[in-house]
Amino acid sequence: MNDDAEPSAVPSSADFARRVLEWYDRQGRHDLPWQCPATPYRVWISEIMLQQTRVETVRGYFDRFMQRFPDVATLAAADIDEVLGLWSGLGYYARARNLHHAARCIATDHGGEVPDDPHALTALPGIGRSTAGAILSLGHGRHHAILDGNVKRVLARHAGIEGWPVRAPVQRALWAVAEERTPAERTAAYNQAMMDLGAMVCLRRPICDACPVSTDCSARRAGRTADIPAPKPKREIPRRETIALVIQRSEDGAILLERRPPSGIWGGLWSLPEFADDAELNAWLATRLGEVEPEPLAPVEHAFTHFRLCIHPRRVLLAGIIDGAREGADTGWYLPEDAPGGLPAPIRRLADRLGGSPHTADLPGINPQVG
DNA sequence: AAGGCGGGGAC
DNA sequence: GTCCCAGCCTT
Repeated sequence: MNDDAEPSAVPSSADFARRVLEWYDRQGRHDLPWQCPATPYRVWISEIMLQQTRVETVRGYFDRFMQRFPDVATLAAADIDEVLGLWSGLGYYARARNLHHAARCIATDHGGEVPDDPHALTALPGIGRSTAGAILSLGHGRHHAILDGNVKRVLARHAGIEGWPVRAPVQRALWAVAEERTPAERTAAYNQAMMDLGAMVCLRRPICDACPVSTDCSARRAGRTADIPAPKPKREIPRRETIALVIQRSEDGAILLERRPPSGIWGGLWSLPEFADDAELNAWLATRLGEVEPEPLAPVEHAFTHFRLCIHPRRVLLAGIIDGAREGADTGWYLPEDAPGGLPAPIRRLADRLGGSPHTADLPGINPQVG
Protein backbone atom coordinates (compact mmCIF):
# COMPACT_ATOMS: atom_id res chain seq x y z
CA MET A 1 0.00 0.00 0.00
CA ASN A 2 3.05 2.23 0.44
CA ASP A 3 3.93 3.59 -2.93
CA ASP A 4 6.64 6.14 -2.64
CA ALA A 5 4.70 9.04 -4.03
CA GLU A 6 3.79 11.65 -1.45
CA PRO A 7 0.07 12.35 -1.60
CA SER A 8 0.04 15.71 -3.32
CA ALA A 9 -3.41 16.79 -2.19
CA VAL A 10 -5.84 16.01 0.57
CA PRO A 11 -7.52 12.79 -0.51
CA SER A 12 -11.26 12.69 -0.84
CA SER A 13 -13.53 11.20 1.77
CA ALA A 14 -14.49 8.61 -0.81
CA ASP A 15 -10.90 7.51 -1.12
CA PHE A 16 -10.50 7.36 2.65
CA ALA A 17 -13.61 5.18 2.93
CA ARG A 18 -12.49 3.02 0.03
CA ARG A 19 -9.18 2.20 1.69
CA VAL A 20 -10.82 1.59 5.07
CA LEU A 21 -13.36 -0.77 3.50
CA GLU A 22 -10.74 -2.62 1.55
CA TRP A 23 -8.77 -3.17 4.76
CA TYR A 24 -11.94 -4.28 6.55
CA ASP A 25 -12.77 -6.92 3.96
CA ARG A 26 -9.40 -8.55 4.52
CA GLN A 27 -8.53 -7.77 8.13
CA GLY A 28 -11.70 -6.74 9.98
CA ARG A 29 -13.84 -8.68 12.43
CA HIS A 30 -16.76 -10.40 10.75
CA ASP A 31 -17.89 -12.96 13.31
CA LEU A 32 -18.61 -11.08 16.52
CA PRO A 33 -21.64 -12.54 18.33
CA TRP A 34 -23.86 -9.54 17.58
CA GLN A 35 -22.95 -9.63 13.89
CA CYS A 36 -24.59 -12.97 13.26
CA PRO A 37 -27.29 -12.10 12.81
CA ALA A 38 -27.06 -8.31 13.21
CA THR A 39 -30.67 -7.62 14.05
CA PRO A 40 -31.58 -4.19 15.43
CA TYR A 41 -32.34 -5.75 18.84
CA ARG A 42 -29.03 -7.61 19.05
CA VAL A 43 -27.09 -4.56 17.86
CA TRP A 44 -28.85 -2.41 20.43
CA ILE A 45 -28.06 -4.75 23.34
CA SER A 46 -24.45 -5.13 22.24
CA GLU A 47 -23.97 -1.38 21.83
CA ILE A 48 -25.22 -0.69 25.35
CA MET A 49 -22.96 -3.39 26.78
CA LEU A 50 -20.03 -2.05 24.78
CA GLN A 51 -20.31 1.48 26.15
CA GLN A 52 -16.99 1.98 27.96
CA THR A 53 -16.49 -1.79 27.90
CA ARG A 54 -14.19 -3.96 25.80
CA VAL A 55 -15.35 -6.56 23.32
CA GLU A 56 -13.77 -9.51 25.12
CA THR A 57 -15.47 -8.56 28.36
CA VAL A 58 -18.85 -8.25 26.67
CA ARG A 59 -18.91 -11.58 24.76
CA GLY A 60 -20.00 -13.80 27.64
CA TYR A 61 -22.50 -11.30 29.00
CA PHE A 62 -24.04 -10.87 25.56
CA ASP A 63 -24.51 -14.60 25.03
CA ARG A 64 -26.11 -15.13 28.44
CA PHE A 65 -28.32 -12.07 27.96
CA MET A 66 -29.54 -13.23 24.55
CA GLN A 67 -30.23 -16.70 25.86
CA ARG A 68 -32.50 -15.30 28.54
CA PHE A 69 -33.90 -12.24 26.72
CA PRO A 70 -34.00 -13.12 23.01
CA ASP A 71 -36.28 -10.27 22.02
CA VAL A 72 -37.76 -6.94 23.08
CA ALA A 73 -40.96 -8.49 24.45
CA THR A 74 -39.10 -10.90 26.73
CA LEU A 75 -36.88 -8.13 28.06
CA ALA A 76 -39.83 -5.78 28.58
CA ALA A 77 -41.71 -8.45 30.54
CA ALA A 78 -38.74 -9.29 32.76
CA ASP A 79 -38.14 -8.21 36.33
CA ILE A 80 -35.46 -5.55 36.74
CA ASP A 81 -33.70 -7.70 39.35
CA GLU A 82 -33.17 -10.44 36.78
CA VAL A 83 -31.80 -7.94 34.27
CA LEU A 84 -29.41 -6.55 36.87
CA GLY A 85 -28.48 -10.10 37.83
CA LEU A 86 -27.29 -10.81 34.29
CA TRP A 87 -25.51 -7.44 34.29
CA SER A 88 -23.72 -8.11 37.58
CA GLY A 89 -19.99 -7.51 37.09
CA LEU A 90 -20.30 -5.45 33.90
CA GLY A 91 -20.48 -2.11 35.71
CA TYR A 92 -22.29 1.13 34.90
CA TYR A 93 -25.56 -0.39 36.09
CA ALA A 94 -27.62 2.60 34.91
CA ARG A 95 -27.12 1.01 31.48
CA ALA A 96 -29.14 -2.03 32.56
CA ARG A 97 -31.88 0.06 34.15
CA ASN A 98 -32.10 2.23 31.03
CA LEU A 99 -32.10 -0.84 28.79
CA HIS A 100 -35.00 -2.35 30.67
CA HIS A 101 -36.90 0.93 30.69
CA ALA A 102 -36.27 1.43 26.99
CA ALA A 103 -37.50 -2.10 26.19
CA ARG A 104 -40.81 -1.22 27.83
CA CYS A 105 -40.99 2.03 25.85
CA ILE A 106 -40.33 0.12 22.63
CA ALA A 107 -42.98 -2.45 23.50
CA THR A 108 -45.64 0.15 24.25
CA ASP A 109 -44.75 3.02 21.91
CA HIS A 110 -43.09 1.33 18.92
CA GLY A 111 -44.99 -1.92 18.50
CA GLY A 112 -42.09 -3.92 19.87
CA GLU A 113 -39.75 -2.95 17.03
CA VAL A 114 -36.47 -1.11 17.67
CA PRO A 115 -37.02 2.27 15.95
CA ASP A 116 -35.15 3.09 12.73
CA ASP A 117 -35.42 6.83 13.24
CA PRO A 118 -32.61 8.85 14.88
CA HIS A 119 -34.96 11.07 16.84
CA ALA A 120 -37.02 8.16 18.19
CA LEU A 121 -33.85 6.28 19.14
CA THR A 122 -32.16 9.11 21.01
CA ALA A 123 -35.40 9.71 22.90
CA LEU A 124 -34.96 6.29 24.49
CA PRO A 125 -33.02 6.14 27.78
CA GLY A 126 -29.40 5.09 27.34
CA ILE A 127 -29.22 5.84 23.62
CA GLY A 128 -27.19 8.89 22.59
CA ARG A 129 -26.06 10.07 19.21
CA SER A 130 -23.33 7.50 18.66
CA THR A 131 -25.28 4.49 19.90
CA ALA A 132 -28.21 5.58 17.73
CA GLY A 133 -25.86 5.75 14.76
CA ALA A 134 -24.62 2.23 15.45
CA ILE A 135 -28.14 0.81 15.71
CA LEU A 136 -29.21 2.64 12.56
CA SER A 137 -26.23 1.59 10.47
CA LEU A 138 -25.31 -1.86 11.81
CA GLY A 139 -28.85 -2.94 12.66
CA HIS A 140 -31.04 -1.22 10.08
CA GLY A 141 -28.61 -0.68 7.23
CA ARG A 142 -29.20 3.06 7.26
CA HIS A 143 -26.73 5.82 6.41
CA HIS A 144 -25.62 7.27 9.73
CA ALA A 145 -22.26 8.13 11.30
CA ILE A 146 -20.95 6.88 14.64
CA LEU A 147 -18.37 8.40 16.97
CA ASP A 148 -17.15 6.14 19.74
CA GLY A 149 -13.75 6.04 21.38
CA ASN A 150 -12.18 4.05 18.55
CA VAL A 151 -13.49 6.26 15.75
CA LYS A 152 -12.49 9.36 17.70
CA ARG A 153 -8.92 8.12 17.92
CA VAL A 154 -8.69 7.25 14.23
CA LEU A 155 -10.26 10.49 13.03
CA ALA A 156 -8.47 12.75 15.51
CA ARG A 157 -5.13 11.39 14.30
CA HIS A 158 -5.89 11.22 10.63
CA ALA A 159 -7.50 14.67 10.46
CA GLY A 160 -5.09 16.16 13.00
CA ILE A 161 -7.74 17.30 15.46
CA GLU A 162 -6.02 18.51 18.60
CA GLY A 163 -7.34 18.66 22.13
CA TRP A 164 -9.10 16.37 24.56
CA PRO A 165 -12.00 14.74 22.67
CA VAL A 166 -14.40 15.16 25.57
CA ARG A 167 -14.29 18.94 25.17
CA ALA A 168 -17.23 20.28 23.20
CA PRO A 169 -15.34 22.06 20.39
CA VAL A 170 -13.22 18.96 19.77
CA GLN A 171 -16.33 16.81 19.83
CA ARG A 172 -18.00 19.05 17.26
CA ALA A 173 -15.02 18.90 14.94
CA LEU A 174 -14.87 15.12 15.21
CA TRP A 175 -18.57 14.69 14.43
CA ALA A 176 -18.20 16.92 11.39
CA VAL A 177 -15.35 14.82 10.03
CA ALA A 178 -17.17 11.60 10.91
CA GLU A 179 -20.28 12.62 8.99
CA GLU A 180 -18.30 13.92 6.05
CA ARG A 181 -16.41 10.66 5.66
CA THR A 182 -19.17 8.13 6.31
CA PRO A 183 -20.21 6.73 2.93
CA ALA A 184 -23.83 6.15 1.92
CA GLU A 185 -22.87 2.80 0.42
CA ARG A 186 -21.73 0.03 2.76
CA THR A 187 -22.27 2.26 5.78
CA ALA A 188 -22.46 -0.66 8.20
CA ALA A 189 -19.22 -2.19 6.94
CA TYR A 190 -17.50 1.20 7.07
CA ASN A 191 -18.60 1.89 10.64
CA GLN A 192 -17.55 -1.57 11.76
CA ALA A 193 -14.27 -1.06 9.91
CA MET A 194 -13.55 2.19 11.75
CA MET A 195 -14.17 0.50 15.11
CA ASP A 196 -11.97 -2.43 14.13
CA LEU A 197 -9.25 -0.09 12.94
CA GLY A 198 -9.33 1.71 16.27
CA ALA A 199 -9.37 -1.53 18.24
CA MET A 200 -6.74 -3.42 16.24
CA VAL A 201 -4.41 -0.92 14.54
CA CYS A 202 -4.90 2.67 15.71
CA LEU A 203 -4.23 1.76 19.34
CA ARG A 204 -2.95 4.01 22.08
CA ARG A 205 0.39 3.02 20.60
CA PRO A 206 -0.56 2.56 16.93
CA ILE A 207 0.72 -0.03 14.47
CA CYS A 208 0.97 2.40 11.58
CA ASP A 209 2.55 -0.14 9.23
CA ALA A 210 -0.70 -2.08 9.30
CA CYS A 211 -2.91 0.96 8.67
CA PRO A 212 -4.57 1.52 5.29
CA VAL A 213 -4.68 5.30 5.77
CA SER A 214 -1.28 5.92 7.33
CA THR A 215 0.19 7.56 4.22
CA ASP A 216 -1.95 10.67 4.66
CA CYS A 217 -2.42 10.52 8.42
CA SER A 218 -1.80 13.96 9.92
CA ALA A 219 -0.56 12.75 13.29
CA ARG A 220 1.68 10.15 11.68
CA ARG A 221 3.28 12.68 9.36
CA ALA A 222 3.90 15.06 12.23
CA GLY A 223 5.24 12.25 14.43
CA ARG A 224 2.63 13.13 16.99
CA THR A 225 0.55 9.95 17.34
CA ALA A 226 1.46 9.99 21.04
CA ASP A 227 -0.08 13.46 21.48
CA ILE A 228 -3.26 13.00 19.47
CA PRO A 229 -5.84 12.53 20.78
CA ALA A 230 -4.80 14.56 23.81
CA PRO A 231 -4.91 12.52 27.03
CA LYS A 232 -7.36 13.23 29.79
CA PRO A 233 -6.06 15.88 32.17
CA LYS A 234 -4.80 14.30 35.38
CA ARG A 235 -6.64 14.79 38.61
CA GLU A 236 -6.21 13.62 42.16
CA ILE A 237 -8.65 10.84 42.98
CA PRO A 238 -10.06 10.91 46.50
CA ARG A 239 -10.10 7.87 48.76
CA ARG A 240 -13.10 6.80 50.84
CA GLU A 241 -13.54 4.25 53.59
CA THR A 242 -16.64 2.34 54.51
CA ILE A 243 -17.70 -0.46 56.84
CA ALA A 244 -19.64 -3.41 55.42
CA LEU A 245 -21.48 -5.79 57.71
CA VAL A 246 -21.33 -9.50 56.95
CA ILE A 247 -23.97 -10.89 59.23
CA GLN A 248 -24.13 -14.60 58.63
CA ARG A 249 -26.30 -17.42 59.94
CA SER A 250 -24.04 -20.23 61.08
CA GLU A 251 -26.86 -22.69 60.42
CA ASP A 252 -26.86 -22.31 56.63
CA GLY A 253 -24.32 -19.59 55.82
CA ALA A 254 -26.94 -17.13 54.57
CA ILE A 255 -25.99 -13.48 54.86
CA LEU A 256 -28.11 -10.37 55.18
CA LEU A 257 -28.37 -8.41 51.92
CA GLU A 258 -29.99 -5.05 51.29
CA ARG A 259 -31.10 -3.46 48.08
CA ARG A 260 -29.32 -0.18 47.46
CA PRO A 261 -31.19 2.99 46.48
CA PRO A 262 -32.18 3.14 42.81
CA SER A 263 -29.65 5.82 41.86
CA GLY A 264 -26.07 6.56 42.76
CA ILE A 265 -23.22 4.08 43.13
CA TRP A 266 -24.40 0.53 42.48
CA GLY A 267 -27.99 1.78 42.19
CA GLY A 268 -30.58 -0.98 42.50
CA LEU A 269 -28.00 -3.66 43.25
CA TRP A 270 -28.02 -5.85 46.34
CA SER A 271 -25.21 -5.31 48.80
CA LEU A 272 -24.13 -5.62 52.43
CA PRO A 273 -25.42 -3.20 55.06
CA GLU A 274 -23.03 -0.27 55.04
CA PHE A 275 -21.86 2.01 57.83
CA ALA A 276 -19.76 5.14 58.01
CA ASP A 277 -17.72 3.89 61.00
CA ASP A 278 -17.58 1.26 63.74
CA ALA A 279 -19.60 3.39 66.14
CA GLU A 280 -22.49 3.46 63.71
CA LEU A 281 -22.16 -0.27 63.10
CA ASN A 282 -22.09 -1.06 66.82
CA ALA A 283 -25.13 1.09 67.48
CA TRP A 284 -27.00 -0.77 64.73
CA LEU A 285 -25.95 -4.13 66.13
CA ALA A 286 -26.77 -3.15 69.72
CA THR A 287 -30.38 -2.37 68.97
CA ARG A 288 -30.85 -5.72 67.23
CA LEU A 289 -28.51 -8.22 68.84
CA GLY A 290 -27.38 -6.69 72.08
CA GLU A 291 -23.67 -6.77 72.80
CA VAL A 292 -21.77 -8.51 70.02
CA GLU A 293 -18.18 -8.22 68.89
CA PRO A 294 -17.88 -8.06 65.12
CA GLU A 295 -14.84 -9.77 63.65
CA PRO A 296 -12.77 -7.62 61.28
CA LEU A 297 -12.01 -9.30 57.95
CA ALA A 298 -9.34 -8.30 55.48
CA PRO A 299 -10.14 -4.95 53.80
CA VAL A 300 -11.23 -4.94 50.16
CA GLU A 301 -9.86 -2.24 47.85
CA HIS A 302 -11.96 -1.14 44.91
CA ALA A 303 -11.07 1.48 42.32
CA PHE A 304 -13.74 3.56 40.61
CA THR A 305 -13.14 6.05 37.86
CA HIS A 306 -13.48 8.98 40.21
CA PHE A 307 -12.51 7.66 43.63
CA ARG A 308 -11.01 4.73 45.47
CA LEU A 309 -13.04 2.82 48.00
CA CYS A 310 -11.66 0.76 50.87
CA ILE A 311 -14.26 -1.60 52.29
CA HIS A 312 -13.67 -2.84 55.84
CA PRO A 313 -15.80 -5.95 56.33
CA ARG A 314 -17.03 -6.82 59.83
CA ARG A 315 -18.43 -10.29 60.36
CA VAL A 316 -20.97 -11.43 62.91
CA LEU A 317 -21.94 -15.09 63.08
CA LEU A 318 -25.36 -15.94 64.41
CA ALA A 319 -25.87 -19.15 66.31
CA GLY A 320 -29.63 -19.07 65.79
CA ILE A 321 -32.31 -17.39 63.78
CA ILE A 322 -32.78 -13.77 64.71
CA ASP A 323 -35.93 -11.78 64.45
CA GLY A 324 -34.16 -8.51 65.07
CA ALA A 325 -33.22 -7.91 61.44
CA ARG A 326 -36.46 -8.56 59.66
CA GLU A 327 -36.84 -9.35 56.04
CA GLY A 328 -38.61 -6.86 53.87
CA ALA A 329 -39.00 -6.23 50.16
CA ASP A 330 -35.50 -4.76 50.11
CA THR A 331 -33.66 -6.90 52.66
CA GLY A 332 -33.32 -10.61 53.17
CA TRP A 333 -31.11 -13.60 53.99
CA TYR A 334 -29.45 -15.20 51.02
CA LEU A 335 -26.62 -17.53 50.25
CA PRO A 336 -24.11 -15.50 48.20
CA GLU A 337 -24.82 -17.59 45.11
CA ASP A 338 -28.59 -17.14 45.51
CA ALA A 339 -28.68 -13.35 45.65
CA PRO A 340 -32.03 -12.02 44.42
CA GLY A 341 -30.41 -9.53 42.03
CA GLY A 342 -27.07 -8.12 40.96
CA LEU A 343 -24.20 -7.75 43.41
CA PRO A 344 -21.35 -5.23 42.98
CA ALA A 345 -18.17 -6.98 41.91
CA PRO A 346 -16.18 -6.40 45.11
CA ILE A 347 -19.13 -7.47 47.28
CA ARG A 348 -19.55 -10.59 45.18
CA ARG A 349 -15.86 -11.40 45.61
CA LEU A 350 -16.14 -10.85 49.34
CA ALA A 351 -19.27 -12.98 49.61
CA ASP A 352 -17.83 -15.80 47.54
CA ARG A 353 -14.78 -15.80 49.78
CA LEU A 354 -16.98 -16.61 52.77
CA GLY A 355 -17.67 -20.01 51.32
CA GLY A 356 -20.62 -22.25 52.00
CA SER A 357 -22.08 -23.31 55.34
CA PRO A 358 -19.60 -22.44 58.04
CA HIS A 359 -19.37 -24.31 61.30
CA THR A 360 -19.49 -21.90 64.15
CA ALA A 361 -17.06 -23.91 66.22
CA ASP A 362 -14.37 -23.73 63.52
CA LEU A 363 -14.49 -20.00 63.24
CA PRO A 364 -12.77 -17.53 65.49
CA GLY A 365 -14.67 -15.25 67.77
CA ILE A 366 -18.25 -14.76 67.77
CA ASN A 367 -21.26 -16.50 69.08
CA PRO A 368 -23.60 -13.69 69.93
CA GLN A 369 -26.61 -14.12 72.09
CA VAL A 370 -29.70 -13.90 70.02
CA GLY A 371 -32.92 -11.95 70.35
C1' DA B 1 -19.73 22.60 30.73
C1' DA B 2 -18.61 19.45 34.25
C1' DG B 3 -19.10 15.56 37.02
C1' DG B 4 -21.15 10.87 38.17
C1' DC B 5 -21.13 6.29 36.97
C1' DG B 6 -17.78 -0.05 37.17
C1' DG B 7 -14.89 -3.05 35.95
C1' DG B 8 -11.16 -5.22 33.83
C1' DG B 9 -7.33 -5.59 30.58
C1' DA B 10 -3.10 -3.62 28.76
C1' DC B 11 1.08 -1.63 29.90
C1' DG C 1 0.77 0.99 40.08
C1' DT C 2 -1.71 4.03 35.73
C1' DC C 3 -4.52 4.54 31.75
C1' DC C 4 -8.47 3.97 29.15
C1' DC C 5 -12.10 1.79 26.94
C1' DA C 6 -18.11 0.35 21.13
C1' DG C 7 -20.99 6.92 26.25
C1' DC C 8 -24.90 8.73 28.42
C1' DC C 9 -27.37 11.28 31.88
C1' DT C 10 -27.97 14.84 35.33
C1' DT C 11 -26.99 19.16 37.19
